[in-house]
Amino acid sequence: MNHADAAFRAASWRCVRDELLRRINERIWRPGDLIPNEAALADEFQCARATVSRAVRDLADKGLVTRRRRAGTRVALNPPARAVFQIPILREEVEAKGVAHRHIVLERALAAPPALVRHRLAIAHGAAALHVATLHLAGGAPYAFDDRWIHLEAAPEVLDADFDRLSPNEWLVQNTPYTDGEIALSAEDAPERVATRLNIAPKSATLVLERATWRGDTGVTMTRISFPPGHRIFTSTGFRR
Amino acid sequence: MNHADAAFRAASWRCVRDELLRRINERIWRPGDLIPNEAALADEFQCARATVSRAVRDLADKGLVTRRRRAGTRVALNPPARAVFQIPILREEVEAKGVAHRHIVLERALAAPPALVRHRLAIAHGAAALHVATLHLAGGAPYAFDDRWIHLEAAPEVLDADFDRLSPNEWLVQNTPYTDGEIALSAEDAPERVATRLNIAPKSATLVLERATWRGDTGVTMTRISFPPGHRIFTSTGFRR
DNA sequence: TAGTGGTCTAGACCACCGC
DNA sequence: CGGTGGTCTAGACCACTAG
Repeated sequence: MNHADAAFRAASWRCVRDELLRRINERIWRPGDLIPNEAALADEFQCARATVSRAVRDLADKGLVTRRRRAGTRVALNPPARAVFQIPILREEVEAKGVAHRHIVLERALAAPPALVRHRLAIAHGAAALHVATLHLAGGAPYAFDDRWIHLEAAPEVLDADFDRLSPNEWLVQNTPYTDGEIALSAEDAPERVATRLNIAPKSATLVLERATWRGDTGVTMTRISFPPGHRIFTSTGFRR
Repeated sequence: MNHADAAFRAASWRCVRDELLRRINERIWRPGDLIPNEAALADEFQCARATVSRAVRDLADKGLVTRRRRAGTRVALNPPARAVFQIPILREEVEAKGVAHRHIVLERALAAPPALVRHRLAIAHGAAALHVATLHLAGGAPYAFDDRWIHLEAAPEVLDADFDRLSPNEWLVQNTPYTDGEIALSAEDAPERVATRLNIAPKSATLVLERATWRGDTGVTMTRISFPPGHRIFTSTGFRR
């Protein structure tokens, strides 16, 4: 007897979730309130506890409720606004706008990385790393400037990589798996070197996306991608629902 | 007979997931490869299909594999880098650094919002909205400048709100539920007005976080938060695992 | 220690959609 | 058509922890 009510049968756990969500949004359950336990909800909705569990877990994953064993489930006090940004391959980002993408490798050299890079990527002291600077163009106009260090120990094959077809970014994503990553965003006055590449006035406000990836404990790559003034990064989806 | 092997018993679905993850990271299953179906994996791991399902679903949620009904599950070609940023309450962000937070409401007035705001928040033509400018201080130094419009129809009580204790940001989060939101990040040369507030040189590069929230189809608030040069926004967690 | 969420199981039906 | 993932169920045991 899996359905006492056709409305719930057709719906599944999403239906339960949406109803719980409604009660939260309409303040029927106010922030801080304890909501009924899974067994009670399962009883109310005439479904298995696993179904309720999945619904509530979904809300918990979104940060709308907090759960603790024994203590029960409460409506979150300050529903955290999580923003999920897609960090796309630049080529795909540009082409998604219907504009032709092209990249130019401006620099490519083995060199000793700066101390900061060396430490974060766990590169041995004195060891060389690959430094690559790439300009990405959208319809002929500068779109982003990618300044990157690659740890040879993590990606030795990169020495033979052909960056004509695949940009360093793409090559790494496709050839070097990573297990961890970190991203930081900031605004910076464009230094001369970057301003020249992006063809903007020196000291213009650029959006800088710094990204580092690791495979286990070994750093793979660190990059700074600078976008010209006016560039925006959007949340891929609404950050709550 | 729920456990043929103690190693899996102790672990649960995370254990299965981690093993699948290992095979992906170590290129045992390469990008584009079809992985065994749920029944086969359940058989291999000596567990219920639901357990495998949960493990694989977790990877799918992270974008590491793609699933389609009849077609099976494949290792993703371009594992998308999703970056999850916490967009915290400024007070909490500052206090988390161990610094005292204070805010000052610099402007507070009813006015006709600019067309762009009016349209996005679905404010009736000619209707007034509440405009509030707030400066947030960390240890006495300017930390962020919040320039905000609030839709009165969505939050009429805001007229009586006391912004001395709670900043407009906090007040809204605690008093006005929303169902959708959008965030954009960009870099901008600080206009005179913002530069003065933040006590920085005009045209310095500021990081601008624009945020809009809706409750159903009705806009609630739109805000532009400007951070002085040097400010960084980090991913809250590694963006893959 | 008792009640909560967390997880697992075995089995079932269904929706989708490549073949 | 048939195989895949998606979901649900009823029941069970366990881990955690508030009271």
